[in-house]
Amino acid sequence: MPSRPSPHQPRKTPQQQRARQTRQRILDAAARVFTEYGYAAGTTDRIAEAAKLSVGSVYQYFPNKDSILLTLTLAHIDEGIEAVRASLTAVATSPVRPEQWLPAMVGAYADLHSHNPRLHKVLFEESPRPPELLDRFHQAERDAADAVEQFLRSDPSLDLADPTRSARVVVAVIESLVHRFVSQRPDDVDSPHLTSEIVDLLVAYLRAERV
Amino acid sequence: MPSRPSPHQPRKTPQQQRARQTRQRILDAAARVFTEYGYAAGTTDRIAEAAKLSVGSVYQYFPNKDSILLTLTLAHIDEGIEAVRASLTAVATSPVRPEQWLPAMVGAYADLHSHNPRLHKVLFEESPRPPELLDRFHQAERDAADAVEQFLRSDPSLDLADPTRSARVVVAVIESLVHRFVSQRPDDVDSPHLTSEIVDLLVAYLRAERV
DNA sequence: GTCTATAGTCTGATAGAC
DNA sequence: GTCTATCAGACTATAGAC
Repeated sequence: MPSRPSPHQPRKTPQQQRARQTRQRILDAAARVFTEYGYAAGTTDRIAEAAKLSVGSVYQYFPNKDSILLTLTLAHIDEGIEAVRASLTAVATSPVRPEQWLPAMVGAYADLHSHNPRLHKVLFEESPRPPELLDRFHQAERDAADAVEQFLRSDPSLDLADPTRSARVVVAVIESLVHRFVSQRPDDVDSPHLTSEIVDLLVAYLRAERV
Repeated sequence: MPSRPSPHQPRKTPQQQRARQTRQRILDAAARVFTEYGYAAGTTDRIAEAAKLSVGSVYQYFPNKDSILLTLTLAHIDEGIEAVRASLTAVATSPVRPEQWLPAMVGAYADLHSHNPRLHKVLFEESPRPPELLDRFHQAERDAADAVEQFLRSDPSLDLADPTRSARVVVAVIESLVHRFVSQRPDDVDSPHLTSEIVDLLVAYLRAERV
């Protein structure tokens, strides 16, 4: 026996077409509102207004404000996973030296952040990050680290004591430094300086380590 | 003509002694409440209760909830500045090779985060970070970078193209990686692994760079 | 005079009736 | 889908305590 459905969630998915569009309209509106007002002042009323809906209707598509935020954030993460995967696949056939795949990876990651740095900042810094989000995030990082590890292991010119650990460090550094850069100079994210500095740092690390 | 003073803010500072104590009592209570409940559920009512005061009294000492949070956070930052300064001063007389001052600096910074990781997480991740806070934070980082730059310049065995930039990278990496570690494994912050991994990374960077 | 406690007001998230 | 009601929590005004 199914448990009582939560209020406002339609039992069956209705007109798929229209509903999907409305849902997307809410998400787009929320992205604009959060970008402009930030998290706290990005009220559900404003989101509803921007989506040309009433508050109640918004709550028909999302159980609460944070779930809108979460959806937006998860979409960003998925985009990131995809972008990094694509960038690595593109160089996968060429030689596997870090000097070659690192710029692609770092560049892809930086690109991703250059689109709407302000929204990104709101999403990842100003807003609360529920455990569910952190989990997904960490999962994404683990996936990235696995991919990196493959590259590390396949390069005979490297002699790493612990490729698994090195891969995690590589991902952590890219993640941290790109994010930090975004939050401090939003206008300048795709500067080649950023990319090359990170690449230099990591190449030095990978080539030097003999533990 | 002075503008109307905001309500509840005493015009002149009163009995310094008692007032200072009360203020501190509120801060201590807030630290406990935020640690236990997080930012959102760390309500002013709970803080007042934990401080054995009424809400109104709390608002006599702080204009709003966020200013309590801000005070707490700034105190943390000041502690950090001091700890790092102390750690660097301690090694300042010995040779200036990064292999020597980096462990001290990274260790001091990691230590700082091992005291109350949960509170730290609430303060720096879960809570809103007003521009004022970010400014202070960046100032602190600049100071640290200046100190690091001195070390870099005074070591003849290094041949850096741009010591200023390298110093910034060093500080950014330490900051980012320690923070990331705190948020992911709060129980394990002062693990020597963390410190040595960061030191290895940075030493490699500093010794390899020839731009 | 200087604080404190109590009892509000106000805003924004969420629920429920149409 | 809309509109209105409810609730929580930040903040405020004020009467009285020390």
